[in-house]
Amino acid sequence: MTFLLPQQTIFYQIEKALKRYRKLAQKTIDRAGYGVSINQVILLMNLKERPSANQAELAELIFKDFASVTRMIDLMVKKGFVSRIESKEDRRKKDLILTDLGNEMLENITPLIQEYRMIALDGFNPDEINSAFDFLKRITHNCEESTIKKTVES
Amino acid sequence: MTFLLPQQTIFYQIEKALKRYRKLAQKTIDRAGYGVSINQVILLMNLKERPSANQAELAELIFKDFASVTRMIDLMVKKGFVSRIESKEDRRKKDLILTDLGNEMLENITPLIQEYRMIALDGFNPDEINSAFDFLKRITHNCEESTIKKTVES
DNA sequence: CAATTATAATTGATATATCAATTAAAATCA
DNA sequence: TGATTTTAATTGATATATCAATTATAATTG
Repeated sequence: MTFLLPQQTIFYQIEKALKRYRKLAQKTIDRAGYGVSINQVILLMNLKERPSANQAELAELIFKDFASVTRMIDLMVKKGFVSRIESKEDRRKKDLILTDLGNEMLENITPLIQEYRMIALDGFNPDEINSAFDFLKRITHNCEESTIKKTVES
Repeated sequence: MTFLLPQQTIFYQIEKALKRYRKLAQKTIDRAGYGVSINQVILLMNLKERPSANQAELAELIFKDFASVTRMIDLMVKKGFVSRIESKEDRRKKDLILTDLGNEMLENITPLIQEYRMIALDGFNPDEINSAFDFLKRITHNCEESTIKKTVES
């Protein structure tokens, strides 16, 4: 069996697509002038949808590490998009509250997100996107530890 | 038009698949005990294929930033996998030489890379992989700046 | 040839990712 | 109830990503 150089594999192509997409996304939202990262915006969009979510839940929603979420929120608190208040029911938890500035920022950036998503998916039909979803979900599943044990044992 | 939360989009699924894959990859090569990252190994594999490549060429090959490559090489020099020598023809350039330890490490890690690639792609046939390649290349292309201008103008 | 421009690599600053360790509070349970 | 375990969040350490600025050298060109 021949060994493929990493950049000949599908994984490399996945990485490449994602990097280009992220760059486009960041460049597009930079136009709004709030000085936020895509990841920060995504975090706040999720918070807006689920105002009662704590940091652990948010981390799971956006598929990021707890530590990363803590630091992303630190930055957004400094920038005034969100405030972090000790929860009354459980003093280990923090309630996260979108500020007016945070809401305004989301309102202004949402159409820009629509814009770059449409650019990235230009020319694709729903079937193609669904197939890609399926493909990626299968890879995700294959890479899970529980799956691997079964594969190896069988 | 309804606005999808980020995690309902294909881009999020791409990110998720990639993260899981990276975690599997890192965990697998950790077994070899060299204390290297996947990215470092990938860089050295490319160097082995193209021994005369300078850092800029390597950066392009592995689709990373110059600055990242400089720092990755710093680390690998410290670990003794590669040595960095000023080029005789052009003193701005650095020649990168794989050490014996670097070669040994690659030899030992290559089968592990085969292993996790096979796990990640378990159950896929070549057609499916080709379709995915095609899909990802089209996204990559759509997100390029040159493409975007044309899309917007048309 | 001297001045300007381009190139290769490094460095700085900042954001994010990941893992481990820590802290504080809540929940469990013996 | 007091000791132990679990949970939520933070913090530390290190790797990587990205952009801008810098340094040293080479190439160009007026």
